[in-house]
Amino acid sequence: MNELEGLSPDVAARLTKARERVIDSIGKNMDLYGITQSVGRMYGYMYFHNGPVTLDSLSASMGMSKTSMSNGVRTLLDLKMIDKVWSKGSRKDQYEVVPDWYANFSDFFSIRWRKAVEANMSAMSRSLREIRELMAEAGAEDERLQSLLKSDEAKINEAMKYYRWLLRLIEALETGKIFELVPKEEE
Amino acid sequence: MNELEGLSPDVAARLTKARERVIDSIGKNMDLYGITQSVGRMYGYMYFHNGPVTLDSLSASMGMSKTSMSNGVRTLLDLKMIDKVWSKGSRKDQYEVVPDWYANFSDFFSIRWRKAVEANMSAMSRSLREIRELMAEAGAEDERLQSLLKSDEAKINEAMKYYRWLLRLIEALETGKIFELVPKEEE
DNA sequence: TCGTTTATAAATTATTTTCTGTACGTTCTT
DNA sequence: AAGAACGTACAGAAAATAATTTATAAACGA
Repeated sequence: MNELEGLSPDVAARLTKARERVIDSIGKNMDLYGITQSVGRMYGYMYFHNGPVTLDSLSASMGMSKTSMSNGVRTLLDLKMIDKVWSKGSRKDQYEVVPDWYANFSDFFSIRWRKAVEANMSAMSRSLREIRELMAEAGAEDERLQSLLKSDEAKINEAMKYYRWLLRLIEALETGKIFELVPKEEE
Repeated sequence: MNELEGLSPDVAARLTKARERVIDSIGKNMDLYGITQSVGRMYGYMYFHNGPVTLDSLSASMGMSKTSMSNGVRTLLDLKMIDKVWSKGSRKDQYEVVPDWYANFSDFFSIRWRKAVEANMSAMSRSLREIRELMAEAGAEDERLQSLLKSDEAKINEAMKYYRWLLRLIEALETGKIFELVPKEEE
């Protein structure tokens, strides 16, 4: 809060309160990104801080241990929501937010969804193959088994179709094609 | 597993294994929907089960308490991933999956995202108003304060722009307009 | 090279979430 | 009306997750 130094106490308090409200809300809703509330608040704090922050300054303003800050910073780095920046003269690592929320959004969901889709498609492909083997081995005379297999096959095919759609959606996010359908605002 | 009754043990085992692989994968990846792995497995089981299931049958096949099944069923109902169906002759409640995964997807993310966006926009609007009050009160002579307020204002405006974009994306999901950009496969 | 400062790893503690067993209210059957 | 079957609320046990403290490693300056 160094930058509020020297303001009238009333003004400083009111600005802090205004910021705090937003930081709090961001913190609460960051669970969309699978992030803990305290890491979310940390991000909110960094968002409003002008210029990069250090682990120590984070620790001080969050009232939490430096180790926790170290962990939190790592998760935000992994999500590409913040960057480590180099700053002359300081031995401490410095961090600041990546302000492109559109990219944050796309990156996060692309990665998560893709991971899930790929895992499920892989399992389903494997099982589909086995089910078809069973169909071939069984022969047409075993009607009950054949219809059972047929129904499983159909379910998997249906799911695969959906996953292929989701992959296309992910691609639209990754390539930015999504902005053709849902454009950003004009400047 | 009643429906596998009467099959050769070898065939039954192989089919079970094929299903189990998929159920397992679904269960593991259901955390995208904020769902516990065991509830995810429950869903997977229901997905492959032909016809509706009861709490008792779920309990038996999952090897978990009936209370857990009751809770799990409720969360899946809330997410509209399963429906309670009526079935003549049985006093037990019966459930089956809603097979429209596109709708599941849209519903879930629309609701989640909308909730977060609305909360954050509301907090930001309030704070933006207060910041503008401060700007007006301060007068132009206090340059340092004005530039501080200006920078906060800009950050909030930037965020709001992003949220309006996200709202439009949510709308595209809700109305199905998303399928214009990313169409489902032809039949 | 040695002492300092910074960042992270490992172990511990605290908190939250998930699961189970019991108990209770409701609905159906007789 | 009594008894049985069913679903769920509740409280506590078990498991998983988050945060802290302590200890170690890496980077830097003298």
